[in-house]
Order: sequence, then C-alpha cells, then structure tokens
Amino acid sequence: MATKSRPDRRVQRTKDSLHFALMSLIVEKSYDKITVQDLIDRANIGRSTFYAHYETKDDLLLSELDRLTADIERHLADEPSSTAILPSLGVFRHAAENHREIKALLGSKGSDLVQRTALATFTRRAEAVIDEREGDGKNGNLPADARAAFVAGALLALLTWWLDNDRPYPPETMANVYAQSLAPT
Amino acid sequence: MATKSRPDRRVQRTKDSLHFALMSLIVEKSYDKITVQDLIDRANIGRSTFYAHYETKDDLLLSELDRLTADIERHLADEPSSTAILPSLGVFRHAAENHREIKALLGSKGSDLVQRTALATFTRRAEAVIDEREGDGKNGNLPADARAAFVAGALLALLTWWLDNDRPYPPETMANVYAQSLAPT
DNA sequence: TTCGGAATCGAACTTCATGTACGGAATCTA
DNA sequence: TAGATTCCGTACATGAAGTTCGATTCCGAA
Repeated sequence: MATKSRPDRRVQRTKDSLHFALMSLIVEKSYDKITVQDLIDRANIGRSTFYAHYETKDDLLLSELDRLTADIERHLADEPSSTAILPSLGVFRHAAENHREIKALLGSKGSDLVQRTALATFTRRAEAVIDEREGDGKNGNLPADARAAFVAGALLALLTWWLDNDRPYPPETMANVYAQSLAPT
Repeated sequence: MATKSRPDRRVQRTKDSLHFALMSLIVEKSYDKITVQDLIDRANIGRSTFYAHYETKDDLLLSELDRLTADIERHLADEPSSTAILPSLGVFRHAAENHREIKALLGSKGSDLVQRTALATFTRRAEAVIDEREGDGKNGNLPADARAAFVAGALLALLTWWLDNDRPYPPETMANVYAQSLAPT
C-alpha cells in the first residue's frame, strides 16, 4: 500500500522543457510579453499538455521561483550575520554566479511576482534575526517590523540595481555598500 | 499667429472622467485586472474616444503618475536634507494625507510601473544630494551610484510596506526608522 | 446667434491570447 | 506485454485589445 511509484518520465521531460523554455524566453523579452503559445512552441509540447501541468503562466514561474528562493535562503543562512542584519556577501556572490538567470527573473524584464517573492524571503529572514537579537535592547526604540522592511527592501533594491546595471562592482564592494550604509546595530 | 486656443471643454471632461474612473477602480481591484472596458464604462465614454486620447491603459496611468511624481519631488526638495540623504518626513506626511490614492497606486494592487517610476524619482534625487556632498570626502570609499540605489530602494520599500500595512505608525516614527537605520553620513 | 470644425458616440469588425474538450496515438510502468 | 497514463493536435468558446467610420453632438470664435 501507498506504493511509492516513480514519477513518469514523460512528465519530467515536459516540465523540464517548460522550465528551459521559460528561462530562455525571459532572457529575450520581458516576462509579461511571453505568452503560453511562446512557451509551448519553444518547449515543443502541445497546448493541452501545458494546462495539464500548470494553471497559468504565473504558476510555471512560481515553480521556478521555488528553486531560487531555496537558494537565496540557503545563502542567507549559511553566512553568519555580522553587523548587518542580513548577510549579503553570499547573496551577491550567488547572484554573480547565476547572473544571467537571476537578472532575467529579478530585473526590469522580470516579473512583479519575483520581486515580491524575494522581498518576502528577505523580510522573513530579517525579522527572524531582529527578533533573535531583541534581548540586547540596542534598538528597542525602533519598531522591528519596520526595520525589517527597511533592511530587506534596501538589499533587494541594491541587488536589483546591481544586476540591471550589469554588475559594475565586485560582490565584495556591494556587500560593503550594504553593510556600511546601515547604522551599526 | 500661434494663437493660444483654450483647450476644448469636452477633452477636459473626457480626461477628467478617465482619471477619476482609474482612481476609483484601482481602489477596488488590482491594476492589471482593470480593463479598458471597465474604464470606459465607469467614465461613461465611448470606446473610440478612449483611444483618441490614450494609446494604452498604461498611457493613462503614466499621465496620472506625472502628478504623483511632481508631488513627491516637491516634498523631497522642500525639506532640508539633514543627516539622511533623502528627507523622508515630508514624503511620509504627504503619503498619509493621500493614503487611499497612493496606497492604491504604489501598493500591492498597484502597478509595476508606479514602483519603477517612484524608484527612479527617489534615485535621481539621492544622486543629486550625494554628488552635492561629494566634497567632504566622507564616503569616498563607497560608490555613489550604489549608495543612491540603496537609500532610494530602502525609502521606497519602507513607504510601500507602511501603506500596505495601513500605516501602523505615525509618519514621524517612520521618518525616524529611515533616518536612524542609515549609517550617519 | 450662427457656423464650421472638432470631439464623441456606437456599433461592427479584426486580431490575438486564454482556457477547455476530446479522441486517437504514443509511451511509460509494472 | 498489457493496462494505464500522458501527450498530441485540432477545434472551439470566451473575452479583451485595438481599429474603422458614419452619424451626431458640442464647442469656440466671430
């Protein structure tokens, strides 16, 4: 009972093709100009096959985002958060390594959804760190939720700007800008 | 020659109706769910009349944004920028006064276009201030453009968060969060 | 008040993308 | 190999975008 049946190869192939098609298309034109027709043409699958797996275009994008979010969260957790609330060096380095992909998703040609998702991820992490440090009472006068929105928004804006401008400075410089622009905690 | 003829009343009425319709609709549902049909129904104008004045829905939104941008820029310029690069108290106060309108445009139901436009406005202003202060050499080690992206993005994120969460703190507190979260210049 | 030009109306039409339906063919797993 | 699942492809319904055009109404200037 409850036999763990392996996933059908055909399903895997279909999903892989669609992920690849989306990523290759989003480099070429902005996300909201991409149609389902574009996707199934590029992926070479039938129309009804697409709708058998995803409800909408955004649905496909969200499944892509799961990977991205997991990556980011890992980089946020790996690094010990030093002075800055959010440790940014790992994020910038990771973004540099996968800059084509991440710029396409996060940048001006990407989707609102990606920005919101990333902001939520950053904010969640920032709140956790702030709550953790609550004991030292160093910032008891400032509301924690607003501070979290601030540091998360600042990091996302900095990252987006950096990618959109084709990374004019190395990740180390960017992490410095981030850390040194923040008031010491 | 070049007689300055006054604008036709009908044109004014049409545009006013459309602006009103857009603002009243965007409070009810998210911007990208609004159709041209919704707009002309609410405004009580003919379909072809709409296209006689605006090319697209975004075109109409942009003309709305001109007002918003002008307002913001005035508030950024009025207040002397103290320690923080961008003076934020005036912005938060102005946003509080027109919160229904601005939340609808800037918040999660608004459009990407508004966020981008606002970010551009903030960034432009921040760059001007940073360039102005360049002489004192206090931050010569950090690239000015990246710093501008940081402070602009942080302010916009804070403002958006504040409006989306129905302004849980007074404008003065928000301005404090902004100013005190930044490293002293 | 009148007149000519401009704006509006409204309805029909084209185009395009979304989403659904279904029968037959291909392919997978067991 | 056999039964089940998935895929294909075509056709169809829906709905929004954007265009066209003749008739009508309204405006501003004289």
